[in-house]
Amino acid sequence: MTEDTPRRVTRRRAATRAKLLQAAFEVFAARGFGRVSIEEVCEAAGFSRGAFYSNFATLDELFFALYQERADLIAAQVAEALAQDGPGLDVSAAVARVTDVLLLDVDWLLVKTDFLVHAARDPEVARALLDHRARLREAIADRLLRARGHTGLPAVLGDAQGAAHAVVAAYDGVTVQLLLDRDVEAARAWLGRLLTALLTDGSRVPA
Amino acid sequence: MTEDTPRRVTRRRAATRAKLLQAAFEVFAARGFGRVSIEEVCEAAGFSRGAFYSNFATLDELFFALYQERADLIAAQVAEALAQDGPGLDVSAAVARVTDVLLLDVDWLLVKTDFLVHAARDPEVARALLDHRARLREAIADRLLRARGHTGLPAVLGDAQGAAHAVVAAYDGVTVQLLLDRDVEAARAWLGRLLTALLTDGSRVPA
DNA sequence: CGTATCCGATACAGCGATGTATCGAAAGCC
DNA sequence: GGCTTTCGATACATCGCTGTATCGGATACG
Repeated sequence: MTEDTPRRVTRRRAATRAKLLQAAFEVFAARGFGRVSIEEVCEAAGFSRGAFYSNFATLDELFFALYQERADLIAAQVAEALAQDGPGLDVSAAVARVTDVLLLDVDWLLVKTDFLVHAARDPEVARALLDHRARLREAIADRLLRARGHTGLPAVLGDAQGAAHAVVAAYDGVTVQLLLDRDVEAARAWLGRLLTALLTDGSRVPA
Repeated sequence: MTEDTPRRVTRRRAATRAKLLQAAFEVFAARGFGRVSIEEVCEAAGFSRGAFYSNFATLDELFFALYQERADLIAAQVAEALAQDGPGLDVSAAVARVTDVLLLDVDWLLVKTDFLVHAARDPEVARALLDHRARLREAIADRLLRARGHTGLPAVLGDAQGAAHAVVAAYDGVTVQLLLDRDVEAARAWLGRLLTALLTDGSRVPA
């Protein structure tokens, strides 16, 4: 769909594209996608608008590329954090590591929420975001299945897929509060409590 | 802060202001705050820009007024739904009613999320939103305290305040998914399951 | 090292939105 | 009902951003 002519050269192009994406991330995080102009991104990247139009057709397209790039990166980090320990350990360790990855960068959360708002009004973009979320749930569900024997089995949420759904919902919910109060530590603590409440039997109180 | 001169007349003014707010709600829901111009709102309301500038100084100000109005309305509905039954009944009924109120109108969720994104970058607006959320949590916590004796006591989340915090997080988390898949029924079902999982002891499985 | 191709800077035309200043008309007040 | 005050429509000046077309310099390739 985007490959009409097989490009002959590349090198500068990749670098400027990367710089544009990086600059867009910064500007989007600081001012919000809705308030950012193409010129603003170009200026932050140290380029003129010619560079932009040579690499992207519209600001939406750049935003999409930016999200995809960063989201894939985060997904890889989460997968790594989930796979890090053996199949035997308790979920709490994995929860702690994943929490660290997911709530590390408030700027990313800002941009991600902008993207959510954007996707909510564009079915095609929404589909991409839903796919990404489905993959994330899949990874979580796999991890939960591996640990099911060793910890209190989830709850009334159904199977591992359902529990993964709940985990994502808790993450999203905590994110909202974090965006408002900017208290990363509190958010981490809350997410931890929510996840243990959701994933472990309510009767057992962790230290 | 907004009352510098004690206005002498009002009547038309109130009506046009209300029409502007209503039109803004529709346009914001359809296209997103970030993509809406003042002119667009005025056109949708059937007014010229003069009417707008006579009532608001900026689009941000209108957005703030719009949010405050609608949020107060929702808050009242939630409070009513919470107070509807006697102090004895199970939480599940109250949960169902509140869920109905909170997930009724997708357009409102769209606008509310736009407002979140907006507030996340403006400390003053963020404070207003945080205040509103705090009031909501308070109402929920009160209701939970009243029902505590009759249902399985919450969980590892701490006191009623903590449980209320968890309820709001679950609501926010479900909202995110709803904005993407637009499946209101699924969202209601999920919120119900999440809330029962969070608020009741995990050992008891509801029918 | 020469050449063909590509990339990004510059210039330009044009649009749409903003904010203000002014004016006619509606609404309150007596 | 006349008078005054207010409200919203109209007109205007302006600005910023967009998108395109063109051109010079950089880059790959033989």
